[in-house]
Amino acid sequence: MSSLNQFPKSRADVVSMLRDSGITPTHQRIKIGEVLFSCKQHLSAEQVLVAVNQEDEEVSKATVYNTLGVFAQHGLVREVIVDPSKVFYDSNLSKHHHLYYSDTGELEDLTDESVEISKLPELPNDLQIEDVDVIIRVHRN
Amino acid sequence: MSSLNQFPKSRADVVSMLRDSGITPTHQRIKIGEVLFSCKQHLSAEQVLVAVNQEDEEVSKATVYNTLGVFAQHGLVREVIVDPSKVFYDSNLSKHHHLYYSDTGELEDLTDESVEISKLPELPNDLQIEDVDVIIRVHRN
DNA sequence: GTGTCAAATAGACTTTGTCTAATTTATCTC
DNA sequence: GAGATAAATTAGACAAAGTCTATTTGACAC
Repeated sequence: MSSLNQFPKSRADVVSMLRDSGITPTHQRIKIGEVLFSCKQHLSAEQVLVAVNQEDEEVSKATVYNTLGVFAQHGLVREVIVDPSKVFYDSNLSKHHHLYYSDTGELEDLTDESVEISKLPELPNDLQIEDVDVIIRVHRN
Repeated sequence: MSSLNQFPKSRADVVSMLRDSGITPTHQRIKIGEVLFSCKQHLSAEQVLVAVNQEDEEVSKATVYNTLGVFAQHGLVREVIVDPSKVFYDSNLSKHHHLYYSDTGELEDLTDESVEISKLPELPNDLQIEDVDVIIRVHRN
């Protein structure tokens, strides 16, 4: 049984994920993967950078940005653009939507079942849909 | 008959809009309003800054950012957060959604009728919904 | 017109993210 | 395993969007 759909993922699972996606599993990418895939979460690049360098300085800023980009291109994380000041990287790959607290910048998942889109526009054939994002923006009273 | 729901708006209409919202109509705010409300469009702060200073340098960067924030707070424009590098200000106040071309950064409106959300989650009573954004992210083949 | 307080300003600053040129490392072949 | 090669990483300079501050300007009530 594969644990590739489980959280947290072991180091070996991260290596498998990367290989399966055709991504060379370097030390830095594995470390970043271990952080991201430890649980379903939303992390900014800055947060990943800090987490990855907790113990000892070992991954540069440029590599964190590059790696998050590579992971996103290969569908290992999803970029979530809700905060005007930074992008979040979401390790939850199941279909879902987002609840964003605009006063605090917190981001929460909404299950796919809690939102139902019953109609989408017809789009020209030359357009590829990448994502349909639903974001509920809220603030506390 | 008021032309407050029409585009483009006259200078006098912009002044009325501002007064109606309790916003002091200064030269700079009126100028910014004339640019924004000339038609239904999506402009970045940078684009507003350039447009407003076409003829003669008259509005500073700080004022453009402040003013767009004030307008957004009062519901005269809608902030659209789809592009990871900048926020768009949308002068189309009717209910609608967005189509975003992630390769070019273009943003298009989708009419409210073209998207139907048939179910939204129950949210705690202390949460105020500001907006429900639907963004279809596409790229050309 | 005068006084008061809000609004505008220049420009320094911050933060997020990108770029470049040089170095290191993963992997492939032998 | 050793050497070759292409890919990945790096430090640090850079860029762009947006914020902040201290000062000046201007709207408007009287």
